[in-house]
Amino acid sequence: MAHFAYYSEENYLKALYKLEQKGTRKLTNAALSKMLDLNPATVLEMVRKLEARELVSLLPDRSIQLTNTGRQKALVIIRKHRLWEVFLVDKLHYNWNEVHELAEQLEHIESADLVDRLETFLGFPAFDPHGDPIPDKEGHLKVLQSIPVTDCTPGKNYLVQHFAETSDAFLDYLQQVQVKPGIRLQVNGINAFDRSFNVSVGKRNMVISEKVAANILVLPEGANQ
Amino acid sequence: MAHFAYYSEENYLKALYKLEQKGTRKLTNAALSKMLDLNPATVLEMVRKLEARELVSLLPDRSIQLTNTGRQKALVIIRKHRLWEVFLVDKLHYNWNEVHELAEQLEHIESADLVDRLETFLGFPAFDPHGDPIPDKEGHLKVLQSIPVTDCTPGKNYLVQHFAETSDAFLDYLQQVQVKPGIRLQVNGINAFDRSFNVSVGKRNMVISEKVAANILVLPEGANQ
DNA sequence: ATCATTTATTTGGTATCCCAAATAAATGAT
DNA sequence: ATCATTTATTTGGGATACCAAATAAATGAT
Repeated sequence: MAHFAYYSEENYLKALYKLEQKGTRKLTNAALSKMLDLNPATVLEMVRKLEARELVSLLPDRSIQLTNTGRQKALVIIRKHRLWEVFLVDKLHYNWNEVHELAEQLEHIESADLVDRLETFLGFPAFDPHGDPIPDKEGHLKVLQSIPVTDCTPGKNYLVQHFAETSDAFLDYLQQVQVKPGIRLQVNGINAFDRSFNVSVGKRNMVISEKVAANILVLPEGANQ
Repeated sequence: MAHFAYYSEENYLKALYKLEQKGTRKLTNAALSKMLDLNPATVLEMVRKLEARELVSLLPDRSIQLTNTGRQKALVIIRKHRLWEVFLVDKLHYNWNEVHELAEQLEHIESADLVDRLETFLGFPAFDPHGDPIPDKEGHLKVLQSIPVTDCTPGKNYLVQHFAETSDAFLDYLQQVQVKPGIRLQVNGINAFDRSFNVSVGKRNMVISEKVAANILVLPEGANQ
């Protein structure tokens, strides 16, 4: 365990990914320096190291491009960051706006499976407290075609995929009514009065509030993946 | 937020504290080098920095001594380490022997209150999964005179201090029966047949198993702290 | 007290990651 | 196209934290 675990590398990759996502077509040294609040000389030096590690490519027009490996590494860090944020908010009751700095530190903890266990412990949240999606184990941010139960077509079969809300209260509720990822769900009807939903979950029929329905995300059964 | 948060300093202080606890009377450069598995030259250099920071004193006989500040800092780190270990074992279901390396990383997360929140979340465990006591918020490792309920004198009043076991199952049980730190407890009698305990907790009477009794640690009411 | 061994210290390096200031190259506005 | 501005790059440093090898000092065994 090298005393120094490329803490910086991870920050550079994350920043590059964020710039990429923001739609910046040409990732420049200047943009990266500004984002990381570092001297351009520092950034250039580091970017060259990243190139040697095959995490970025330096194109002929001197723009910086994440390689697939680099992008995947970035996504793994973002996964860690977001899962830790969920932990801080849901379990340690931080406010969603207080957790960023802490997650910045926690995301660098290196372990083969700590974050996977954390994910299980948290109930496989799909989104972090800011509503950003959490990449999966392999670092894929599949833009899942999951929809809230509120958008389901009555009579059609769905599979519960994940949950938009991950508070203790909601997770307790879900456990109580035995709703968890993978279970079959069908909307039978909506009560016009309070907009509550009559649903079949597994083999049981139950009524859930609109709020609950909005936070259960499902996938049409048979959808690819 | 300096990019580098004296990660090493904390390791040195912790190592010195451990040597101190082991009863080593003279903390030498050699002993510290061996414990940290670092070159003596490195250690000497670092120890001098620690002296400049007033965390250790270098005595005339060249032995190294933690200052009060240094010792307290060490205890704060040990507190963090042990609380994270409890988290990893109780919540993420690691085996007690798998958590050390991870806790070595997590203990360096710096935050004014993260670990205090973690402590609350974990139910104020008194010991880490290895059975070592967890220092309090101020870094005091008060050798508390708390005793298990199994050692209580029947009829005498006690206050629940903390718990030896911190598994989910046990904590769930405690919450169910509303036993938490600070509540008054009295042993009314012991059932000879199964060694279960008749106790008063707060205003209620209940029966707890010997196993539960052994894991509830109490302080005689009125004991000085 | 002497000699060998152990411990402490000095010296000259290394790696990571950062900076300021100078220079070179590219870009953009007229 | 020219000049000013913005970028990129080079150069020379700095801090932290580590090492190996040489030297000095202390310790211990006889």
